[in-house]
Parts: sequence; structure tokens; C-alpha cells
Amino acid sequence: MFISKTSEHALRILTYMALNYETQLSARNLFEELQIPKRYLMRLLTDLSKSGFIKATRGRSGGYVFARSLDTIYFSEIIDSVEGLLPFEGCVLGSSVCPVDKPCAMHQIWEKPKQTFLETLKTTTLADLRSGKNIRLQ
Amino acid sequence: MFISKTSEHALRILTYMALNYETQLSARNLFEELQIPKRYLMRLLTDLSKSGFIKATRGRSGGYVFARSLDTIYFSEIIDSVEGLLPFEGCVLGSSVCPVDKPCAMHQIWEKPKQTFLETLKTTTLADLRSGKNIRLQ
DNA sequence: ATTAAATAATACCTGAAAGTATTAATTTAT
DNA sequence: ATAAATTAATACTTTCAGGTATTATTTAAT
Ligand code: FES
Ligand code: FES
Repeated sequence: MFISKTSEHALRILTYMALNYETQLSARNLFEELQIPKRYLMRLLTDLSKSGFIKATRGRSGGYVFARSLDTIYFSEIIDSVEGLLPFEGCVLGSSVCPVDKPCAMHQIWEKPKQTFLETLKTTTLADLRSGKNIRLQ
Repeated sequence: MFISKTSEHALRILTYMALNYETQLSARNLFEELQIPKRYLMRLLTDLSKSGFIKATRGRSGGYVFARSLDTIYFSEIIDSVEGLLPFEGCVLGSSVCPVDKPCAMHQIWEKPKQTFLETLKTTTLADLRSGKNIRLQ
């Protein structure tokens, strides 16, 4: 839970690419490393490309590299592009925004975990992953 | 996101019942208050009954009341009975448990929000809802 | 020029969660 | 006894995220 399978895929893809920032990677390369279903992976790569995180080079020696600097790519933006952030920001009971003047019965209780979650997404960039020593991607 | 629609329904049902602890409520009562699809609501009530949170009285003047004291019913137990807690406790990348010795690239980053989330679920009971002044349930 | 190896576009399929329908069982009021 | 009002059991349908399949386009090596 927490995030959708597709968001999870997207994060894994971009994390692996971040750990290999220098090298252009093809869908084939990524498939071998990440074992995300091949055709689905390819579609996600096109999506991530359209979203402007990475850029594609077509043709025989094509592949993907980042289109932007790693330290400008926040987790929040990635998840936002895949499934949207609204479900995370809104009221736990029903998907609309938390009304400031009339919070629901659970607002107070969920406030802290929700804030912590969003805070993490909004302050962590792909660059932060490179500093860690962990490389396992599943 | 965060929790499934069914968990959300379950929480709303039990929250409303907690706020009306004294009175026996029928599926009809709950439907009128919560607008959860009627037949689905009825099935969920049977499930919650089987799980031991509430107890049903069948027949003409039947309905539901709590089977246990409110301060013993933790959010974690409710969600656990509906969709399971494992997806929340396990590794963000892949659904198995976080291996202590070999955490994934995102473990460190997700640790805090995950802990905060689980902490909230595991320390909040239905009794805690009654103390609040908020009564909105959607 | 041709072929091979890559990405892109688009339409289709599938499985699981969410929701619906039907029928049975239980209890109380009359 | 009968009918009305409730919960219980079980099977079916719908929806949509996740995954496949097919075909087109682009580029470089030969
Ligand atoms: S109003 Fe429901 S979580 Fe904020
Ligand atoms: S090992 Fe992946 S989140 Fe802990």
C-alpha cells in the first residue's frame, strides 16, 4: 500500500538510473536489472520521458538519460506525475481536500503521519539516494 | 491512497458507531448516515461482526453494537482485519519484510513516515475519537 | 539500401477490489 | 400462524489499475 504499484515501478526505475547517472540505459538494460514486466516498463519509460524526468534517444543505439539534474527531482513530483498527490493530501475519509474549518473525525489523528509522509516526499530528491550506501532495488 | 476503500468504509462505520456507543444501530441507520452502498455496507457489517469488533442481533428489532470496549480497538487491528497490515510494514519496493541486514535504497528515506504511520495506527483506539469535537464523517 | 536495435503510439486483455443481486435464516409484532 | 424487519450466506457483475500485443517510427551499423 501507501503508493501504487506503478509509482513503485517509477521510483525503482529512476532510482536505478540515478545510481548510474553517467550511463545511458536502454529499456533492455533496465528490464534485466529491475524485472518489471518488459512491455509495461517500456510504457512507463515513455511516460517518464513525456513527464520530462528523462530523455529518450531513439534508434539503434538509443536509450534513456536524465533530462534534469538529480537534485531537482523530488519524490513528490514523481508520484504526482504517476498517480497524483491529491489522494495523499486530501481527507482520509473521502478524496476531497481537508476543509480547514470543518475537519473530519479522523483529521487530528491522521495529521501527523500524513504530514510526515508528504514532508518526506517533498524534501527528498533522487540525488539523496546516491549518498546512501544501499543499492538493493527490490 | 494510504488505505483501501474498504478500510476507509470500515473506519467510517466504526467511527460513527463509536460516536453513538450507547445505541444499537441497524444497517439501515448506518446507510442513511454514511451513504456507503447499501448491500456492500451490509456485507462489511457482517465481516466486522465476524472479526469480533461488533456483535449483531438478528431479527425484527436487530442491529449492531460493539462487542468490545472501545479503548481496546486499535486502528491497526481494524485495518489488519480488512486488508492486512503487511503491505504497510514491509519494504516499500516489493511486498516482503524489510531485511535488517540488507535494506533497499529507499529504506532509510521511508523509515520515518512508515514508522509514524504505523505508530499512529497502533496507538490510536476508537475511544480516542470520542474525545475529539469533530463529528464529520466524510 | 538494408537490416537490426532501439523508442513511440495505441489498442486490447486480465485479475482483483469494489459493488450488486438473490435467497436463506432469525426474531418480534400483530 | 403470518407478516414484517432485520442479519447471513453466497454467487454474480462491474470497474479499473496493471499488464500485453501489435504496429509504426527512428537511428546507426553494415
Ligand atoms: S478532514 Fe478528514 S483527514 Fe482532514
Ligand atoms: S528494505 Fe525497502 S523499505 Fe525497508
